[in-house]
Amino acid sequence: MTRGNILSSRDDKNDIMKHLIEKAEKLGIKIPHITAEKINAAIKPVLRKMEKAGIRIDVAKLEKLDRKLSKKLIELKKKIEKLAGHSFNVDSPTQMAEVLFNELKLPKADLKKTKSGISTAASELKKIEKKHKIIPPILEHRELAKLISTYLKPLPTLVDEDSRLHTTYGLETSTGRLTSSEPNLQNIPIRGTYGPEIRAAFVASPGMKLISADYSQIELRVVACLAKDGAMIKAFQNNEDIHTRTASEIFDTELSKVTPEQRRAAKTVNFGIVYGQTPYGLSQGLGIPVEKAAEYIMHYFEIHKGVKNYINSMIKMARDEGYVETLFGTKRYLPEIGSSNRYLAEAEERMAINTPVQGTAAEILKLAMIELDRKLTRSVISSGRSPVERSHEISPTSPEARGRNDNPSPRMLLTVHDEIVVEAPAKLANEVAKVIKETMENAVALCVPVRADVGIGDNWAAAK
DNA sequence: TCGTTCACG
DNA sequence: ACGTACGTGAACGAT
Repeated sequence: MTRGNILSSRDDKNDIMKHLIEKAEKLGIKIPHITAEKINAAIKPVLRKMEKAGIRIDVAKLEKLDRKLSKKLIELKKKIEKLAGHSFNVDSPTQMAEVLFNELKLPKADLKKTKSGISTAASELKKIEKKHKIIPPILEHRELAKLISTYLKPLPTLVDEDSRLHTTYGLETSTGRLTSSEPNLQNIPIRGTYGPEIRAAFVASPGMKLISADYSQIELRVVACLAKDGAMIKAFQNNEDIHTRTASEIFDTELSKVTPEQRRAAKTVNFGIVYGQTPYGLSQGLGIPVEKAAEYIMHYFEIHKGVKNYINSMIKMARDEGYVETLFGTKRYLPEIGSSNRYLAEAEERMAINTPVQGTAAEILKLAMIELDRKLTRSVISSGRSPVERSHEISPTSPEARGRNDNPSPRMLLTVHDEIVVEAPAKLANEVAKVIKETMENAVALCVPVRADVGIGDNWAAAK
């Protein structure tokens, strides 16, 4: 699958390790001596265990919410069809566009086009929200239809005899992130009116708690180090709120005088940077003129010369070498970056900027998971007895022991890009939470502190 | 099977 | 003049 066995000899791998260590040292980062390849090999058994464990679902709760939202959905459909003057398939973008732009003659000039016509995406419909009473119910219908068809209806049918839901994790992504499928448990709603209600249906087993731990701004911390950006490094070392700091920079305001509105805008700028966002994209995101957006970005790069330099050097690297790589050596080839097709070339430029950041963050999370699994499996925090003591009885993780709820040990259940969810006996929850936090924060010694926030609760919503 | 839309980080 | 922020997976309609 890779290269011939003869070429990928052990010496060759040592060379890779040497190269990675040297690169990390130049960035002021001390990495564990391990390559991406080995990280992926080591995470596999951990993922298989998590899949097998599954997470308990409060099926009745989902079904109750389904009944409530399905009823609302019917009313919304009626309302939309009444305003349209006839019944039609509200779920069909084609028919929706016909109703809105041909029958009701709503203005379509400012809206994005798709291959098949005018876009009816929520972000586009919001632009004409004030033009007709039909838009708000359409937006609400969209939201509810999504929740019902993707989560509320399917999930209850997928639980096992213990009401547990088992996903499958995959490793084959272009940046090194994990995927989750059948069902995807990495896109369970959290925002909106009903997001928290759906998350609250992911519950701890009796006598147990869920512990959720997520990295705080891991991607921006990675940027600070990969870019060796002095201003960003200082902000993180001083434990400042990075978005407030950016706001004070781009709006030229004292830290204490940054408004919530300014902080929100700065947050968009910070994330946009990691994606290679253009002034146009930022203007869309913030609802401001392109000129203003360009000004913010320019001002940002005046202060963050390291980030500017990082962007340029990743694009150069991809052009010269044909690929970019993460801290632990996951490569992504970008063959079209020199293409005369500007669309393709610019898309790969953004990948060159984003991949090392997103991929390095993913590797850090995987390292933390591997280490945490080791600690949860072998350490005395499993019910406070030594592994030797426990080895003389039924394994605490065996189905027999779990069935009787006998000395269950803490175990990882889920992971969502910068988050780990663990289930632990209620009595051990505080102790386990500390171990998780400590493991995540020390998985790698970046040039800035790494922080993780931990919460404990009876369900996934309450654990955040 | 593809395109559109939208849920998450 | 053009299109415009990265990475995923799932549901639905159109073909």
